[in-house]
Parts: sequence; structure tokens; C-alpha cells
Amino acid sequence: MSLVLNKTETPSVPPETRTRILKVAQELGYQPNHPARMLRSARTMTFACVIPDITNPFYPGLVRGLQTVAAPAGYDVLIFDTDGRPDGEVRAIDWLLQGRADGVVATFFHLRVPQLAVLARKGIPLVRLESQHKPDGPLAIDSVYIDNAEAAAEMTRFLIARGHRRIAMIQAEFGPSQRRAQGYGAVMREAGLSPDFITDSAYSEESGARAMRRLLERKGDRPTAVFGASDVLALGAMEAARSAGLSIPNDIAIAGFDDIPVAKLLGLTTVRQPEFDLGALAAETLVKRLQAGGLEAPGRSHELKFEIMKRSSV
Amino acid sequence: MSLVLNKTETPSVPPETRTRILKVAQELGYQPNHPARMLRSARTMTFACVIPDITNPFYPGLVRGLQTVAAPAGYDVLIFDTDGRPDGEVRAIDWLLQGRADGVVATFFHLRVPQLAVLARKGIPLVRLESQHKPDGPLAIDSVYIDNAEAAAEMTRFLIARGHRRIAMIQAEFGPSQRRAQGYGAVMREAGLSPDFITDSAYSEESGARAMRRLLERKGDRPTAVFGASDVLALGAMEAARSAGLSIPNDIAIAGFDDIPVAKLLGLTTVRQPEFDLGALAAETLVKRLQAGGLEAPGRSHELKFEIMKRSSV
DNA sequence: CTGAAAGCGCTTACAG
DNA sequence: CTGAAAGCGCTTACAG
Repeated sequence: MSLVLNKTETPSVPPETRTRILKVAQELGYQPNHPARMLRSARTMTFACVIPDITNPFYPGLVRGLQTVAAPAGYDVLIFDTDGRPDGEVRAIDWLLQGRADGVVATFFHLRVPQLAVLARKGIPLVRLESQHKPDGPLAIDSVYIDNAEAAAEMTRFLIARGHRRIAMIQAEFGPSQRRAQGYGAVMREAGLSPDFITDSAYSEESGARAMRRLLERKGDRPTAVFGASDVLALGAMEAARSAGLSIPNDIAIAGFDDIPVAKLLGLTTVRQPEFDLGALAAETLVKRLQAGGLEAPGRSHELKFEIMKRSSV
Repeated sequence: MSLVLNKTETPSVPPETRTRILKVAQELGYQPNHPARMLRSARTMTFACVIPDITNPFYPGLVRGLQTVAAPAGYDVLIFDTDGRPDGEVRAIDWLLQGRADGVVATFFHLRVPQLAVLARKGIPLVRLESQHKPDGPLAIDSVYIDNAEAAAEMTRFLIARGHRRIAMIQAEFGPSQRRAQGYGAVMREAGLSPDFITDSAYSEESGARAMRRLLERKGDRPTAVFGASDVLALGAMEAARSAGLSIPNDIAIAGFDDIPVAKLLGLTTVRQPEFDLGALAAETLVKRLQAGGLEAPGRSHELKFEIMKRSSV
């Protein structure tokens, strides 16, 4: 019976038996119990998506990309928010070790491969959202990324080409902000300019606004352009600048990173990260890993292309 | 052993045995298998969140509110996107009937109580995100809502008080847009003005922009104010208006509904729905329902307060 | 106080 | 071709 219900083809069952079973199941409104299936088949048919915060507008698009590939392959998506904190990330790993998902797509700001290897050892493939290329590894840990350093470098070149000399970057303490800062710093130095970093804690509007206020309090060498290490930071900076009576881009130019959906509406010049495609690619990678023998392949790093979106804020 | 691992107090187990068990569990890095627990205890410790689309900025805040209450109570959150379509909603129900969640928070645009009653019959409590008060019912189906008709009425009164006479509303085909349209329509008629509805399909920027373009193509009686039945619709309308070279609010005023996070940044006048609190309240309701005897109580409707956010777009 | 045993609802290999 | 049986890893009631 199980056979008929689960497979579309059943050579060993005569058609009439097959239709009879299907009919009865239909009449009873039979739905197989998912927990029992999970236990018996040792497959949860679930992907976990471990991210800092679903309310950061970068992530819903990623989740959607994931779902779009996962659903047709029969996988559900569980969301786990870490708040970008070490304890949140550790809790995510413990939780995954309880066998809640067959595969994981994750953004870790703090944990490194040694701490993540437990998953691979348990046969749970992981796709990390990274900010740079990673060398192939022996474990079932893959990554998807855009070249964050090069993208930030290109944006910095654009700001310089627009005549800016005093360009500040608003950073966050952890996460992809670091690679972005490297790209920015390298280009600034090459051009004979001094990098000007200001770090507030998180990827939040409040952090961006706070950092901008500190920049504006400076006497004399105020920057003429501010590069937010993420769009959310840049939006906070825009708000703070406007509250201070400055006009964008006349008094101060602002650039961001991510191209979240509202960036377009606000005219924010930014780096486009294809979040939907990153999610979809991550899901495809997991689906392949979970096919027979898929766990043997070495861990790969997949690059997608970024794009500089030139809008009115610069 | 199970006893020790699961409870914080174990009167029948001597302390030394208890610590010994805990120590060994620690050393082995033992993590209980979640699917097996689910099956044995007939509890998934999961809440499902069934929504049209996680990329609509209204929903991440709702999800966060849900998680914030669910996590400390031991529940995970699964996201299911229906795309606001009837087949998506039907698939959500079938999926829930496989025993994937202990409780559900959902927005249904199409299904009504008769179709949802299967859940209650299976002992799965449901909290609906509604647009109006619902009478108490015998089933374990609760709801949380703000008074959408009254909120839209109040916004319409505000637009009239600002001197607008030709006020159009951009609607979506299904969902809460209907109650909002009622509130708007009633106030317009009371004031001796004619309601002016324009309906495009979905709650998307594209729909909002398309509707706005149709309004702008009109000869003569163009509206001086446009009320989007949701913020996403209003944002699309703003974009279309700007593309047409109009200035907001001088040439045309725009109002929305929801107060998604970007509304503030864009200066959009809108109705604030406390999405985080709605999610948190829904989760609390489910947690209570899942305590002993909780399923017996009649289905209740919980109201939260809206607020008119007056910003620069009007 | 503690160890062995039953059973949750499936899937899958096996006997008839 | 089809029905009965084992077993996934737990929890919980029960015997010793």
C-alpha cells in the first residue's frame, strides 16, 4: 500500500489493485503521518535556513529562492534566526544535531569550519552564504558568494570617479562587512586616499544612523560620501543625514551594499547581490548533495555576479 | 534516562545517578533525535506560519513576533508561502494534515471556516490573521486583527480633512483589501463624495504601479490623492507617479496601509498595523491552546490597535 | 530506585 | 502478487 501511495510507478502491483488502493485512500482522506515517515526513512524532507534576522530585507528574497527550488523537490524550509550572535549560532548547531533537517543553508558570522564539521560528520550537507571564494574542502560544506571585496572596490572606484576624496565606510562588527572593508580600503590606498572606517555594532538602521551622526559631529574633515557596508546601514545613514538637514546627494553622497527591494525606491546607489539566485543555487546544491553518493564530492564554492546599481544617492 | 534529560526535576532519581547520566550524555554529545520524539510524543514542537509571501515586508515582522514567543516555549517556526492563491492555500491544508505542526498562524485569502475545520478536528489549533472581528465559534480557531474598516475610514477622513475631494483607492482582488475598501467607501459617501476604486490583481508593487498609471491616463478628473490598500501597492503607486514626473504630495498625495519598515524612510502616510505584536499574540494564543484542555475553549477574536502615521506623502 | 518492554505510524525486505 | 513482520529512536507505564 505504501508502495502505491509513494511511487508513481509500481510494476509489481496490478493496475486494478493500484486504483482500488488509491480510491480508498482518497475516500478516507488519508494523509501519511510526516513524523513517522521521517523516523522510518531517516529523512526529514526539510531544509533549515539559518540567518541572522528575517526582518533584514536581504533575507526574505534568499528564503524565497530557496523555497522555489526546495518545494518542487519535496523539501520544506525551517527558518532559524541567530541575531548574528555567537550563542545564537551555537544554538542553531545543537538544534540541527537533533536531526531536524536534511540540509542547511546558513550565514554564520562567528562559527568556522571546525565548529561546523559536526554537521558534515552527521551527513548533513551545509551551504554557506559567503563573502569570498573558499578553497575546495573534503567535507560536504559548499558555499555560494559574490566577490564582496571586488564589489566594494568597484563601488569605491565609482565614488572616486564622481569626484569624492573623503569617503567614509560604515562597518558592522562581524560578517561580510569585513571583506567589503578590504575592497574599499585597498582602492582608497591605491588612489592615495586614507580609508576612514567607522564601526557600529550590527546590520541595523539604528547602527547606521548612529554612525552617521558621529560622522556629522566631526569638525572640518567631514566626508563627502558615505559607503554603508550594507543597505540597511546605508538607509540608517540616509535618515540621519536628512534629519540633520542635509540633502542627498548634494550635501553628502550615500552608497550601500545588497540592493534590497527598497533601495530602488529610495534611489540608493548600491551593489546588487542576487539574493533570490543565491538561495536557489544553495537549494540546488543541497538537492544534489542529498542524492545517492552526493555527500562524497568535495566542498565547492560557487560564484555569482554582482552589479553596481547607479542611482540618485550618489 | 529520558526522564533526567527531559525534566529539570526528577524526585524519583537520586542526585548522583542524575549527574552521572548528565555527564555521560555530555561526553557523548548526545542529542535526542527529534523525529523520534515527535512520533512518540505526538507533538512536533513546531508552529506553521502560512502566509502569502515572505518577501512582502509586512510578514517578516509578523514571523519575528511569532518566533520571539514560540522559541522560549520550545516551538520552531515553519514558513509556508501560498502566493495568495487558492491552490496554494489548499496545498497548505493538505500539508498541515500530515502532522507537520502542532499549531498554525495563517493568512487565508480564499479558504473559509468550513475548509479550515479539518484542522480543528485533528486537534491542530489555528490563529487567523483577520481584517475584522469574528464572532466566537465552537472550534479551536482564533483570530487576531486590527479593525481594518475603521482604520481605512479614519485615513479617508484624514485625506478629506486635508482638502482632498477626488480620492481613489487602489485595491487588490482578494484579502484584507475588501474591508479596507468598505471603510473608505463608507466615509466617501457620507461626505458626499464618490468612491473611486481601481483594482489590479495582487499586493505587489507592479500592481500598484500599473493601477497608478491607469489613473494618470485619465483625462480631466484625475484624483488628487490615492489610497493604496496596502503599503506595497502605495509604494508602486509612488514610483509610477514619480516616473510620470509628479511630485508627492504637491501634485498627488499618497497613503498606504500596514506601515512596513520602509514606509517611514519614504515618508509614506499610512495605517500602522503592529505586525510584531500580532505575531506574538498569535503565538501566545497557540501556546495556551496547546496546554492541557486548551482546545476546549471557544474560538476567540483578539483586537489590537492601529495608528494613523502622518508623514510627508500627504 | 532502575532496567526491560511496549508502542507511536510508517517503510521495506521477506515469506507465503 | 500480497499480507505479516521487523524496526527507526524515542517516551512512558510497569515489573522487579
